[in-house]
Amino acid sequence: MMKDFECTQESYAREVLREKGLKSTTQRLAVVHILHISEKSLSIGEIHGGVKDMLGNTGLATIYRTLEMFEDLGIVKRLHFPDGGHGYAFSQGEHVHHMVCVDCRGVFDFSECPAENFDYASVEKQGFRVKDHFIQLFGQCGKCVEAA
Amino acid sequence: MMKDFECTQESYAREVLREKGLKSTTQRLAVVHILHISEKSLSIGEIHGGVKDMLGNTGLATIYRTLEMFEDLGIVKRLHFPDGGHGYAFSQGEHVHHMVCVDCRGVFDFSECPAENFDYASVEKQGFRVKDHFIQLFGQCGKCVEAA
DNA sequence: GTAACTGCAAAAAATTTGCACACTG
DNA sequence: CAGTGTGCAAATTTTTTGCAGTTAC
Repeated sequence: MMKDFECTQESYAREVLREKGLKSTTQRLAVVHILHISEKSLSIGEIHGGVKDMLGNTGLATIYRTLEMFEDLGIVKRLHFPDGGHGYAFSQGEHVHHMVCVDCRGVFDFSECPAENFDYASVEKQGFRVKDHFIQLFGQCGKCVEAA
Repeated sequence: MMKDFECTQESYAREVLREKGLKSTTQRLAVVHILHISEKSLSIGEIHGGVKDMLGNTGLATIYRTLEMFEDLGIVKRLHFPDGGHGYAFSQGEHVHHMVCVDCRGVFDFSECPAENFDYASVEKQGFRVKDHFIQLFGQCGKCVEAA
């Protein structure tokens, strides 16, 4: 039984999965759904909890396997927090970076990439060939600024 | 017995520790030394191994405690790899970002910050107050490009 | 149908903690 | 010497794995 949670994010995920010959299982779509309705990045445990609320028993291992796969597929992005923890956020493949609120772990996208106009020539002079970059802004979101 | 490994990095660490009223123990200085002489970022296990080679028995817990503290003090930086792992590199407090070779995990600094000229106005319009950022470039270093 | 997935429970890896002893300042 | 820091071993947490049974396509 494969539920359909209807929404852009979910059809996007279905699409990516189909293209790769992977199955759109209930569990996988539920993970997308949980991340999609969340304003903030979620830990593995939170995702697991959310999926269990939706589907009943679900193995934690499935969540791990799903997230790893989604990260490879560009469906989710893993975020790192200053305290060493990490979380996941839905990320529709496009080149998007994230601002993370260090108080509530809320996630906000920004599409202008600070590295876009960066002159890689200086670093490539050392022979280094840049292939990708990871950028994440930290700060406080509007709500948390007010609450402080 | 507190050994002295003489070098800029080590005296820098001593200095930071003294300022905070923390002790410059042999183990802490050894961690600095190991990271300093390494061309690449090191995992906790590698650092532990290196320190044990220098000093004999050393508890893994000490390494964890030291690295956490060093990260707070800005003496080391934790780096994240695409495969989900992470490592540590010496980082002398200044605003420096790192390029990481995905093959050998080598670390190269670059001081020009791509975010320097970034217009935060656009994101701050949403009420977000940017406090810090994490930037890391991925790619291949000269050696690994040749080896490929 | 059948290959890809899942749940479960167990195993392995990573990190933290408590406490008696040791070392720095 | 006083209090910070360490080693050790145990506890906890996090992540991975194997496999019999399901499910999407």
